[in-house]
Amino acid sequence: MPKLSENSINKLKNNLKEKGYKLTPQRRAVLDTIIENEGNHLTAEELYDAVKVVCPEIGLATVYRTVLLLEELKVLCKLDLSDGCSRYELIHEEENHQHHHLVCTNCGKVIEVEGDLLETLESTIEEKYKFLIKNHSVKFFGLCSDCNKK
Amino acid sequence: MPKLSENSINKLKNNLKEKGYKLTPQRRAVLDTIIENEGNHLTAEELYDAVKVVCPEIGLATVYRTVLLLEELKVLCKLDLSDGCSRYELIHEEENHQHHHLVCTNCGKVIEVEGDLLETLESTIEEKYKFLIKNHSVKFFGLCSDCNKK
DNA sequence: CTCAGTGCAAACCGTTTGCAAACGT
DNA sequence: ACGTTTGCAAACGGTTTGCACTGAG
Repeated sequence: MPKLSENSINKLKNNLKEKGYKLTPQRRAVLDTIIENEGNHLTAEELYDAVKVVCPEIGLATVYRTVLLLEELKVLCKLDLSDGCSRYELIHEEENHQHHHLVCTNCGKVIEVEGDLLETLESTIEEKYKFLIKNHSVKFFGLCSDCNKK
Repeated sequence: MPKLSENSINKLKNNLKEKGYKLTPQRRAVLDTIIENEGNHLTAEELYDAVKVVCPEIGLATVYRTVLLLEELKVLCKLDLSDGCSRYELIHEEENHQHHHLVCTNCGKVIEVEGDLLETLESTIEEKYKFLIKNHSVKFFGLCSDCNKK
């Protein structure tokens, strides 16, 4: 945890400095909390509650503003799981596109699918529709292994 | 146009009757408008404006309620193009899943991709994650052929 | 005649914004 | 000191809901 977090904080610091932004305790706290909760797909509200533990004076608006900033800096990306609120997850520099998500419609579990496995489909589409694909959003809805057993 | 619309209206009538619902002029008008605008991906607000031409007393709330009902009846499905509002499109009975959409991030054009071409990926996922896929939401963001030329 | 359906306005809820005060550099 | 960033509260925009009235079956 400390290694990953330190790396990210340093990268963030440089990113911010480059654009004339400041590294405030609030921004640090938001990033730390997201790192600690990797894989949890926190909403802004959940993130706010978690950040408040460490930084009680923070306002919800600051969380929204920070998350927006981190999105611009390509540190985070917004995730829509079709439940009416946005969630945020870390971007891993190895991945060129967003990965896919499996959403269990019974228990709500969200499983991440590594790799994107869409190269073939994407090149078919680029060819056929002359459409240059920059990113995608791919979600599968259904039953996870636990819910399917019963 | 009349053939398709009449078929749909009759089907709807039966669907409604089965569940004890009524076929009101408002519901007729909403369905008619959606049929007339196939491929246009209307938002609730746009649908409301279009329906008002034919049925001026209708309220926006009724449009929302109707669209919800038609979704339950599997006549429509809700579409999220990541622009902050829901859109609605007719379900064609031939298709087992929702088709895909290409969204141009420059001009906003939305292109529909026929066929789903995801069978391979889906069976890989079902195998690997023991996840039973019921539906998917697949969007590609990028530049359409017009915007890519310039 | 009855109860489902309607129109209206108010409530909702996640998110954004305006502003004066506070703080990082 | 300067200008960015913050917290607060109010505004926003799409959607939902409560209620008395209306109209389809």
